[in-house]
Amino acid sequence: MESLDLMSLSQHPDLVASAPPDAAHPLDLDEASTASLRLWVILSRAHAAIAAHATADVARHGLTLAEFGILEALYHRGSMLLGEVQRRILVSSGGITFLVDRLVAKGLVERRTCTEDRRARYAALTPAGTELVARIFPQHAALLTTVMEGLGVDEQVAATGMLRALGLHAAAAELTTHEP
Amino acid sequence: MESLDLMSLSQHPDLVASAPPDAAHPLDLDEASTASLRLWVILSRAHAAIAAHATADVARHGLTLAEFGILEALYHRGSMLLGEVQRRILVSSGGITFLVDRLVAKGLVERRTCTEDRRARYAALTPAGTELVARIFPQHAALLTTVMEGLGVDEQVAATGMLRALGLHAAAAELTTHEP
DNA sequence: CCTATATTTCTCAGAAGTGAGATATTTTAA
DNA sequence: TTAAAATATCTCACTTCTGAGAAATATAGG
Repeated sequence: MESLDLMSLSQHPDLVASAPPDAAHPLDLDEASTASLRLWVILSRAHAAIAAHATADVARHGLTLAEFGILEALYHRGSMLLGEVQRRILVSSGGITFLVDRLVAKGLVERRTCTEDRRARYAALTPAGTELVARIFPQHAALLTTVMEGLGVDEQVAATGMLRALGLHAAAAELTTHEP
Repeated sequence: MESLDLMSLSQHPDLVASAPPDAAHPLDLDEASTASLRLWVILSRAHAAIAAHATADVARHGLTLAEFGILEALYHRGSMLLGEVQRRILVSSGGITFLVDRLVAKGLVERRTCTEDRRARYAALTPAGTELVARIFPQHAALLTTVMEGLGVDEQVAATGMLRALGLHAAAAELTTHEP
């Protein structure tokens, strides 16, 4: 008498036609897509790991990274129109109002009217804001320099060049993505 | 009669001792810090530009990037414990519960009990979730491949290697930063 | 001059996720 | 065995920010 062959039976096409929903689906992509997806994942993780340090550092002074970005921009470039700051730190229009409101409430920033364009307003550091940035920026720069020591200076410069090309291409494609 | 020299007067040390708070402060850093800060800024901008594309793409299907990350992980690796998913997509403990709740509500994911550890739960794709990922992942991969074309494949591989070293160092330093 | 369009900031409802603590279970060590 | 510590998930109040639309002003074309 022929024994039941359970192994073969369980692999009969009719019985495995629909794979169980929790099975792993192997990733099968061409070389270019594999390199792109891998770069995207590693870039995201590197960004998150570094951002965690930067966030924790500025949080010691009661600031978010976005707030610190505004203070640093105003310190190193002087007072700027809100729209300029917004584009520089990559935040929404509502976001820049909210962030500057908070910095004003903390006494670090003040709004100033713009005489050439009465819709627009400048953001400028108060003396307290200037003093805060002067005090904490060097520490923050030193921390980031340490965090970035996974690469030597030459490699950092090379990586910066590549990421600039990557970012410029991605930003340029920002609008051409949506075909009609 | 000697005229008042307003220019010289306005530059007298006593009068310029405290610079106006909206003046630009030149950035004076050593080579290593300059390279580190520049890399951090360019890395952030590249990440933001690429993330904008990825976010817009998955939003067409009513998903956030974090939700898509969960679906993609479950699709390519099979069902996983919530804690595994959490570490993989870099979200808080509250966040993973919230995200999986939402995917369950959409009928894309289901929770399953873990018999070996009754505290833990698996997340697994439902048939609808499996079908959705099978349908949209190839499009998403193709979009990212296009967005990443600012670098050739060889450069992407080189950049990935550098970012991996950068991310690993930053992640390893995650705990040693806070000295007692 | 007038109208239409664009630009700049602000308002506000709500999306998205955080993080501290609660609960249930497991592991470790006495 | 039992108590203490660790782990996995969940709860919920709260923070941060987004995006659509409003209001004010500016600019361009007839």
